[in-house]
Amino acid sequence: MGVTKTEVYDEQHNLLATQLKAIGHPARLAIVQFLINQKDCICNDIVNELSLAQPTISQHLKELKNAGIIKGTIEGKSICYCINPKVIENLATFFTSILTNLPSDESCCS
Amino acid sequence: MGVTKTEVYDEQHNLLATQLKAIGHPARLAIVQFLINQKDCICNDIVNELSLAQPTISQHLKELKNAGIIKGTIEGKSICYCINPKVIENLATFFTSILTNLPSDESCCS
DNA sequence: ATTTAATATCGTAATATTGCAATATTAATA
DNA sequence: TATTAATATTGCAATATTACGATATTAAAT
Repeated sequence: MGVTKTEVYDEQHNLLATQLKAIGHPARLAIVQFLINQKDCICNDIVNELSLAQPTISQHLKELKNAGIIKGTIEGKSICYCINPKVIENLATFFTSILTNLPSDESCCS
Repeated sequence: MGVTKTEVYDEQHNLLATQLKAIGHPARLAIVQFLINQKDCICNDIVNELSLAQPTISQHLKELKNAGIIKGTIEGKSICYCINPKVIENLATFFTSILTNLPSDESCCS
C-alpha cells in the first residue's frame, strides 16, 4: 500500500509527525542549521553550501515551508527563508515533556 | 532515484535525522506516547490500542528500536518495550538549542 | 509433547520520496 | 525591452516506505 493511515490518529499527532518528518532528513536538517547560523538566509547560498542540485534544495525548502518549519518572504530577486520559532518551540516542548513524564524508576528495560 | 545522499552530510547530522524520521510517523509517535503513559509496555496492548495490524506495529517497533528511540527486553512470552531517555534527551537538547541560537531581533521574515 | 498466546519475519502490492535535468517564472539591471 | 540572476515547477527514474496476510518462532501453560 504505502499510504500512511492518518485517519487513525488525531490531528495533533499528525501535525507533530509531519513536522518531525520534515526535519527528519539530513538535507533539510542541514538547511535548518544553516538558517540558524546565517543572518542572510537565501536559497542560493544553501546551494553553494550543500552538495545538492538547486531544484533538489528548492524542493526541500518547499517541504520545510509546508510543514511550517520555515517561513519565506520574497526579497527582490532572492527569497529570505527563516526558521519559524513557534514550531521549534512546540517540538522542544514535546521532547522535554516526554522527559518529565518518564517514570523515574527504571522498573522496565533496565 | 529515491536514495538519500547521506554521504554528503556528517555523522551527527545523519544520526539526528534518522531519529527524527523514526518518530516522524503518526503510528510511531502514537507508540511512543503510549509507552510514556504505560507502566507495562507490551506490544499486544499497542495492537489493541491502535487500528493497525500486528505485523505493521511490529515493524514500526523494529524501526523505533533501530533508531534507538526505544529499548526492548524479552519478558517471558511478551516483550517489554521502553523509551530510551538518552535519545529523547538528545532531541530535546537539539530543539532547545535551536531556540537559544535564534536571532532575537526578527530582522528577517518578520 | 501439544496447545496457546505473543511477537517476528516474509512476501508483496500500493504509494511516497529523493534527486536531478530541462524548463519556466520572476524581478532587478543594463 | 533584452538580459541576467535567483528561485520554482515539471517530468521522470530509482529507491524507500507503508501496510497487511500468511507463516514462522518462541515460551509459557496444559
